[in-house]
Amino acid sequence: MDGSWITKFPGLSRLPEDIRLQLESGSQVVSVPAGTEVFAPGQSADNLLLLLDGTVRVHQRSDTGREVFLYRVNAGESCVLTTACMLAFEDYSAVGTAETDVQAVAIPRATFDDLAGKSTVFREFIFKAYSRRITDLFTLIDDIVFQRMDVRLAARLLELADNQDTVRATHAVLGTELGTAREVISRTLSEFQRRGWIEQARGVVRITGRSGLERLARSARAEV
Amino acid sequence: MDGSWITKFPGLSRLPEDIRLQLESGSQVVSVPAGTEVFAPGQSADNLLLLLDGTVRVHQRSDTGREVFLYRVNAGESCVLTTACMLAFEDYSAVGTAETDVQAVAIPRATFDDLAGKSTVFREFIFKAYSRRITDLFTLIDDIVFQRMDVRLAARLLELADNQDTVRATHAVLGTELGTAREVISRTLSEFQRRGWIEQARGVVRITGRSGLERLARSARAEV
DNA sequence: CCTCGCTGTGTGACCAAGTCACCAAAAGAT
DNA sequence: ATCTTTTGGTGACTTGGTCACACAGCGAGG
Repeated sequence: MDGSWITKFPGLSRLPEDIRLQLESGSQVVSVPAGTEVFAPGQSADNLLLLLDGTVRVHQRSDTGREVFLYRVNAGESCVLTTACMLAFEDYSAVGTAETDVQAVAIPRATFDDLAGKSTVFREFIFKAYSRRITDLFTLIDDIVFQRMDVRLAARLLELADNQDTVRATHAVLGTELGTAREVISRTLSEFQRRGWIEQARGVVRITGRSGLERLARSARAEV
Repeated sequence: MDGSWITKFPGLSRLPEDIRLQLESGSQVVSVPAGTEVFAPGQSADNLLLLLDGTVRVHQRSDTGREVFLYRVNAGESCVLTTACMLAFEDYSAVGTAETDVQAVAIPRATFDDLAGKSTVFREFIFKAYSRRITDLFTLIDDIVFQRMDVRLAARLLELADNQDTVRATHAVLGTELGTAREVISRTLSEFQRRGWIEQARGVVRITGRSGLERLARSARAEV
């Protein structure tokens, strides 16, 4: 961690020198192995996490035992949920799971509150993180309510594809990502395969016809 | 506005005297007639609104022209969305419409930011409002994905009923409240009527068998 | 009073998607 | 090599959303 992790967060670059120092000394870089639950209902989070590396999957466990994927926190973003727990003492039903090995900055409650009082820039950073998440949730709701599954799946495949156009995920995983049943994923993928857009193997989807998927994924917006 | 509107907000009761005075003098009570759009995409909101009286319906206009109901802001709550717009300069796609005549306290940006810096209590109040909304959205998503329409409609009817067990809303309105089509509402209501739980008239639903609706509405949670 | 037109409601046909109950194939485990 | 677990495939069925259209209540104007 040469120099400062702060450079990874554009929103914090404008912090005055003294605040920046206080933030650095009052926080700690932590590593978390893949699969760990970073936060969960019942745990009062005492740290605000800013992700340096890796991804955290935020999902909600339903009463019925099933799960909805809510959003994904990437490097350079923060787990606002944790913030909310920290400041509001409210119980969230959301769970955060490290999808990969994760490096993050942990800002303890005291430091957080102190900085939130002192620095407008810091406050703005936090509020922006909040609004970002809220907007994400809005578009998620919009998608769930109005978007066809095939369109959503196409879009998600494109998002999840690595640089070799490969998605490593089982049908079941894709199902919970989109809040639908595995069977629906299986059928839709079969259809994609029939159209020559993808090839399938156990746990793997290879995109062979990117343009087709892209056209489908865009079709929703185009209708406007 | 005798005494102070601040008493309407429990979260603000612990404000120190000087901050409280500054909040009162630096803000303004405004009235808005029913039907006004309190905020909408594109309008940069310069005021944080705290509702004293009336309700504001927050919904999202989709690309496709349709609408999803997101949540309702009641007296004693705040339009956090506006806050987010204020602080994050992000464009929300959400719209807030006054459902009734509304009285609200408008806190201008400058006052807001000043107070957020000075007072921990005020900050906590704001963050709590945020988390409240986020949790609401979570349960909304959960409902949309996992809950049956009849259960959701039963619950909503009970919520919307006035003290004479009457809901004044057309099927179309109930449809957008629940993010579904009018036809689905019509069919479900027919079924409720058949079971003797409600009576219908143009634009009105009268609840005649509360217990039945309640049992249905609770059935979801009971399954756990 | 009648008619026009608007808004709200009812309905049937159809399609998309979620559920259930299985089965079969692939990968791991012993 | 066999057993077990995980993953994917399929058909039948239900729920919910879409479309097209019919019709009823009600106010405005002639």
